[in-house]
Amino acid sequence: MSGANVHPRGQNGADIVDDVGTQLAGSSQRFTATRRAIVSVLADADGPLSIPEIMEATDDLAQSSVYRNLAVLEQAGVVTRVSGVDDRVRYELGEHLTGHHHHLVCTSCGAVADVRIPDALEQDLERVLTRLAASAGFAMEHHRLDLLGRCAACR
Amino acid sequence: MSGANVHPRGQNGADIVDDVGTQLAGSSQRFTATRRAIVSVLADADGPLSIPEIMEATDDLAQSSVYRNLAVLEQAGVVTRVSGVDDRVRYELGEHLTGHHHHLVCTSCGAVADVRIPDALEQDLERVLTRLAASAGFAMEHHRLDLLGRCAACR
DNA sequence: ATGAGTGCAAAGGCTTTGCATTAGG
DNA sequence: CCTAATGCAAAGCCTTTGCACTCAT
Repeated sequence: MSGANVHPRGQNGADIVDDVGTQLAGSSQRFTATRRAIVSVLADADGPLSIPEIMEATDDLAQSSVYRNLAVLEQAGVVTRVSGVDDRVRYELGEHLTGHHHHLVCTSCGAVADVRIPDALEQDLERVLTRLAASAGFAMEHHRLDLLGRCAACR
Repeated sequence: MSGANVHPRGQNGADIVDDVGTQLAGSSQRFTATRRAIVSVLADADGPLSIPEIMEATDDLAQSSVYRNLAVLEQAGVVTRVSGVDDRVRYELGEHLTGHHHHLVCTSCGAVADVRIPDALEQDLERVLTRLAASAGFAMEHHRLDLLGRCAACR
């Protein structure tokens, strides 16, 4: 939530916004004020945000612009869709910007927070999953691991 | 997809349907033909099904009945909502009926198939996640692990 | 018998689309 | 300049709800 939120790759919100500008330029997409605002809000969040949350945090953006820009940003690989426990769609910055992580999902209020697991386990996991996928004829691209339960606020 | 699909707890579709009958009775919910049909379809599937898939497989059920019954079954703990990569909601039988498992999610066609990981890894995972959750003030209830990639049909 | 379940159709809510206007490169 | 992006409002689509009828216990 804080503007000083530090990401594991060592980038702060401003750095991330710069990176995205470069990335969008590469996809021949413009980096408009609206996109900047959305990225900036996501960069400052400590977990994926729902569209209402994004709209509230950006203020004065047409809904359609938010939807359209999230689609563009997703297409360009800047943001990723995340599913929680409610059917509400959430978005976060791509892991190339924030680093690989997982989620704490509250089954009571639906909030989602980022969490990282120890490297050793992450590597075990990746190794086993890769084998598993191969034996199922499945071309794994990545994995998704969520902890479901009650957040500190809902306990 | 096959009616002879065998579940890890060693129950076949028919056994599961019986169990659900008992479970529903315990929740003072009737076990109607519609509910039987839905449970039976889910028991025979090899992964979570979307609502269109359920309707197609049951045939001749009103949409509203499917929605309402899935809600009842979810409430009673018989079925669980699963999220794939599309925003389409999917349902599967609860793990007390099917055993603990994870999902192969195809990023191309959206299909979801069940998969199990080795016990050893599962236990490591559970142990680490429990500690992790505790240190984040989060009361973990369970975890969710998906492999995302391209299924055999979409490679 | 009697309250829950069902089907049909209408209402709801989130998401997408069309179109004229504005602004980025 | 010239095309893409924006805002507003209308249209779509999946899901939920209301209501009269039927069925399970």
